[in-house]
Amino acid sequence: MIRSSAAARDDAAPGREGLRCRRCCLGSLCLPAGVQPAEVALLDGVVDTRRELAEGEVLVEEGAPLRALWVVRSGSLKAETRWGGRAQVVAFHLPGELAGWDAIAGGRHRATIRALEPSALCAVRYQRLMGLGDRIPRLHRRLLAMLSGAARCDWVVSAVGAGVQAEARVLAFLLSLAERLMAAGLSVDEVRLSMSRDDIASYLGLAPETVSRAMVRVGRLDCLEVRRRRVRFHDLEALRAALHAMTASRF
Amino acid sequence: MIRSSAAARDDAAPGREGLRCRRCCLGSLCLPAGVQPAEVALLDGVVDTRRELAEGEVLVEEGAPLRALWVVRSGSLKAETRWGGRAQVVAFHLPGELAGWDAIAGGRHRATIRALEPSALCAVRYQRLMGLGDRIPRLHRRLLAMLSGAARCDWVVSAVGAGVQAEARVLAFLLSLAERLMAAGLSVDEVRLSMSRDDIASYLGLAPETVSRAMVRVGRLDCLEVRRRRVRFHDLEALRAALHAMTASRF
DNA sequence: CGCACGGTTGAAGACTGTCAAATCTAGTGG
DNA sequence: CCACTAGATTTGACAGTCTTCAACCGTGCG
Repeated sequence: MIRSSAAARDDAAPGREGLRCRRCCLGSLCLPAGVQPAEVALLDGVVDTRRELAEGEVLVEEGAPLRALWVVRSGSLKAETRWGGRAQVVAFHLPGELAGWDAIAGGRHRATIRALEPSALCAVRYQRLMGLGDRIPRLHRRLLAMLSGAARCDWVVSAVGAGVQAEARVLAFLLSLAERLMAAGLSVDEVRLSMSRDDIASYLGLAPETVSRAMVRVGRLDCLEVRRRRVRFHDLEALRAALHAMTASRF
Repeated sequence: MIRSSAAARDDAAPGREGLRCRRCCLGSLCLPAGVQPAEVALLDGVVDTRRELAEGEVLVEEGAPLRALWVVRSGSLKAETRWGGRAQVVAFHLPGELAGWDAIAGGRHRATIRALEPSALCAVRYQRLMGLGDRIPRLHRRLLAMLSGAARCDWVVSAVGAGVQAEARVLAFLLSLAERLMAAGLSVDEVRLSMSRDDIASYLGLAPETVSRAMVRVGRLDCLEVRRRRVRFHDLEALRAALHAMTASRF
């Protein structure tokens, strides 16, 4: 997602014998949060920290049975479902976020998850995680919280969907992106979007050309700079205000 | 939601001393699913089955601290967030569905939940539920599944958002509604929409007039009948096919 | 029976989608 | 190291859909 900040994540990269949860810098964002240190060690038993994907590589196919959940350690993913003949992007997964949770309800994945760039993730074996959770209730609680958070972030986009201009949707998307990156402890000074205009368009329900135009117009704001896939966030608060003003005007 | 079918749910109505989980017909859809019968009795201790709302009554205000989750026993609710000055509907809650889960992540509700019609629900005290879940791990698991399912159903609408006509979105909305009602064991022969055109418009990101027009056009299909707030689903399979054809044509 | 609200219908204008072509970038190979 | 190529992004023009603003119904309620 971010070049410069990728370096800042290096301590999360797997060592030659795999990364241990307790030493992972994602700790407070991930499953271990709120779990006793002694218990975190047990997590290592259910987590495979060495899963890496190349750009475009498929993590899991739609319809596949639920075997694992994943936490993005670095990089980014997209989840898409097939509707008719066309693929529809339903979610992006950024560092620190949970992927694959849509399968918990029905036992099968409802979307194909694919890497948008070279990515590293932790695979959490579902059955074992549940088993461990039965013994460490806080783990279940933590998973619930992560799920709630992941699902809620989908509302952010839809919350700006009401007949509002494409510009507002794109702005909301960028803002959400920035906030999620910051939540992961990453810098947003110089962001390189890992998703194509097509992906964004699909996700937002717009035509790629419209996204492109909106990006250009939005980039004219003082608090934001957009040049192709490079985005610089200068002032998030001003950005929020701009979005707020955009949607509020429609009364 | 449905007049005729409301009667079918009557056994779920609270008796004079409150309904017990083990005798509730929602059982297999609700928290007790997969939980041992003996343990279900414990659920009664954390559930207040007598919560009833009048039409328009607010269940919980945006920003309120998380104290309980709710399961819709009968009736229906809408969840809306304020964006600028305008309210934006982010979800509808139908019988058998979980409401309020958006607060699990941050400890505060992210949407105001309001009854669309006279409704009955079960309030599940969150702290106590967690405590009980710690002793009955399957309860936590069940909650995870419900959460996953609830969140995923939001994808259904967004999955048809990509530049597709308003007609397709409305159709997807109606279909999703029908499927969820059937999942709750309700009949969809004669449905009375509890939400206004404005609510639907807000939810789908369209203008109310556009929703109205789309409803009329969609009602011309053989498999569906729409007259104001009354909807008759004649053939769900044909409906699915119609939607499929509508979205697939746009390739 | 009349009122009030929600829903439907109509017309005009704005915005977005579509198709097509020009540009730019990044990656490749010389 | 530089030129080149393939793919992605941007730009332009036009048609179509959606939004907006109004007016009109029709139902449900007082």
